[in-house]
Amino acid sequence: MNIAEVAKQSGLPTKTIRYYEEIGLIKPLRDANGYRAFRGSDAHKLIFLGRARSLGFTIEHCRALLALYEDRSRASADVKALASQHLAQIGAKIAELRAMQATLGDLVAHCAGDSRPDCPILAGLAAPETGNSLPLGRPNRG
Amino acid sequence: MNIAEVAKQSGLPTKTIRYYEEIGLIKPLRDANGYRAFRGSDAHKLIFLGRARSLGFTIEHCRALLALYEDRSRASADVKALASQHLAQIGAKIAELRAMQATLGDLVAHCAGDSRPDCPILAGLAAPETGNSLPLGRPNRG
DNA sequence: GCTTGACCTTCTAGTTACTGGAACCCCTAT
DNA sequence: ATAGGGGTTCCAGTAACTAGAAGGTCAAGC
Repeated sequence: MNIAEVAKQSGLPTKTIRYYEEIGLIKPLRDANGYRAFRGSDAHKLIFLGRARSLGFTIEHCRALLALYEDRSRASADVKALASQHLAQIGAKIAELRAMQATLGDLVAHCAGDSRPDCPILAGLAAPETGNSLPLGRPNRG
Repeated sequence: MNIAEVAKQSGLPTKTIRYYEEIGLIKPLRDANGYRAFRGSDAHKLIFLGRARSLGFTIEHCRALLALYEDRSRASADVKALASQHLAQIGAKIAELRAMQATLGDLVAHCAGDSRPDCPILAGLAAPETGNSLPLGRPNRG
């Protein structure tokens, strides 16, 4: 099947599929005219990748998951370890976002939002309230 | 003051401070020897930026916030609109992560995690349970 | 005067996971 | 012959830094 068909089956854009080939996640065959020729197994892998990505796994984790998926002699412990690690990262990210949400929500709640210049949001950014201090410095981007 | 000093005061790495100058967020003076010469106002701005970034505002939003911060005739409504918009994005991101957490948590909970190959996690990625289907396709990255 | 070491400078390239666009080839139908 | 709707490659750009190389500056010590 051609790229448009496998894109439809997997729900992934053709650009993404070409990219996945470029980084070695899939290896479709080629027709004589140079067109990619996808087998059913390629479509399956792309669906798998799409789901793993939608759960937030990085490409490298997806690569590892795919390898485990194809390894009939895998130990489920290896899969679980990977997934648990990612689950922990999701939890950490949620906690981080909730902290932002709480702080920013407070600031927004106290802002009149009218035509006057006085603004607790800007004031909070310039110097956060005592006892409710924001961590100074680089935002966490893990 | 030199860059090391303002880095200490603001909690930002020197690399980040140079980057912020490059993109026009701050405009420190220069000494005769070419060294950046930061004023107190530069340090204040960097602290402001660090806090805004730690609340997850994008650089462009930070630029807008800084402009509002410096505009004595601003309307707090403008600030509030920006912050509310960002707050909504945080909420959406949390919801997205919680959905991932729920799905992946389920899969992990049902995986034995032993030396056997059978793995509900891989099975779920290959074909999610009926009635609990993952959205196919591109992960949300908004 | 010379060296050492801690500063500072600029510049280039790499990171993640794509996405957009240009330039061009292939195939079928009219 | 041409128009269209596929397909191909390659280059550049995104966000917000970060790492590293090559080199200038300054104060202290010998």
